[in-house]
Amino acid sequence: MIRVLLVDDEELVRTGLRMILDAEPDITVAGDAADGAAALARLEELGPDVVLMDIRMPRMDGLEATRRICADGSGAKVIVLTTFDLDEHVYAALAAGASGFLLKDAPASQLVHAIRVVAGGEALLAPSVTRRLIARFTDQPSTTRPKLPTDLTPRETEVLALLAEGLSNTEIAERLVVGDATIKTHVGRVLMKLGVRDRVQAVVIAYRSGLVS
Amino acid sequence: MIRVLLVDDEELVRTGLRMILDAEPDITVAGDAADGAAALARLEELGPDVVLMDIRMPRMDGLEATRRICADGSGAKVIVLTTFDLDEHVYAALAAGASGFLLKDAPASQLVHAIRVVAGGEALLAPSVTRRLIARFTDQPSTTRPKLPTDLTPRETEVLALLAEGLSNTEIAERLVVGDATIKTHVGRVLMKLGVRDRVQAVVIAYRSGLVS
DNA sequence: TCCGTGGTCAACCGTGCGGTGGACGGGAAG
DNA sequence: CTTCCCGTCCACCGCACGGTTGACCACGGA
Repeated sequence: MIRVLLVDDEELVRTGLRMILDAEPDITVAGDAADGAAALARLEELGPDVVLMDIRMPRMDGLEATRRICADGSGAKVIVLTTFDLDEHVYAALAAGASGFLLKDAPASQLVHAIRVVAGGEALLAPSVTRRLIARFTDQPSTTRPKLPTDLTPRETEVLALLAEGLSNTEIAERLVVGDATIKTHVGRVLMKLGVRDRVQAVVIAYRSGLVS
Repeated sequence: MIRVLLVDDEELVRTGLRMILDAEPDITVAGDAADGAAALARLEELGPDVVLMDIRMPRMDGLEATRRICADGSGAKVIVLTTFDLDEHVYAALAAGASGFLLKDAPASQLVHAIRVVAGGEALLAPSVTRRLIARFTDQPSTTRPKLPTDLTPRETEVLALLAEGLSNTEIAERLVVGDATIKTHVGRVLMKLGVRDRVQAVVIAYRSGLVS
């Protein structure tokens, strides 16, 4: 039996959710709360497996409440429910520790499925949210990337990586067991190939391109 | 009507998927292929909306095929199907441009649901994959961070940010409309407070701490 | 009121860095 | 075999950078 805590400031929403969930044989609504502070207060008492959390609420909003619930050791999982899937809400919710993110216009079947999945320790996001998360995941390497030129030789790439560790020419020379004149040559070629003025700008490119992180 | 292309080296799997999908009224299997190269060859001819792609295949594997399909302008969406949800597979598939990632033991209902979602331009991952993606998304800002000391004054932080853009002292001075002696002072204090030797190492900390990205 | 802090500026000096131009050897491609 | 690329190394020069010391002013709290 999956115990659920409903958190939403609108009475009507709580009632609707309760009707949907109580119709399921393996789900029971353990209780509800009208804001984040009340949710935290009822958490220990009720010991729910899953918390359905609205974001916009008076007193303490859903994000702060989510943060606290995930921080304490209760093990309760949080699904954030919201009307609009604004970017900042999504990222903030995930950063706060939410295991799920659904829109309020999601079909009931999706909601109960999400509750079962989350109770099982996995995570589930609304499809549009998933798309955005993937975009962010793959964009970081693609859009941000100033496309580090591949005509860097292996040795030059190696030197660039050490450059990006903050090492001086002599330190790099010691690390690679060569003379420091050699490193000066490599660094010079790296700067030329990257089209930058000094080692600082080379390091910037190294980080932005994902060569190091 | 959603047109699907099946790509899997095992005849039995293709047949099974075809039976599942043809039973749906709004989905039709446009064709199939036994490896990545064959899939690419049939892509233009068939013009599918969604490609169901296995990873392990002879000749050209599913990841490389996914990369190429997503790179050309056909607009076909790719769902990667695999038996094991190894980390490297997941990230590689998403990086290659896949819109979905499902395990082969997923129920048929989840598969057809995923096809409809992906055909609609959204994305859908297996729950366990979603959990991992979120973990990676939220871990990166927490573990990597060397905690940039907060005793930097606002102005010093501003200078550090410009340092991390690769600007020289004089350029920063022009940008902030102050003398370059001032910037030298600020830079010096930043180096001291960060406990580093030169501006390069300061930039490294700026990136690793997330002050810039 | 006084003092601490943050921001601004100055002069000096040593040095690591970047630019230029060259040299040598080895391996791969032609 | 010759050519080209890569990695290694050298010398010279100019300069931006980093370290040091000291100074002034505005603001806000003790």
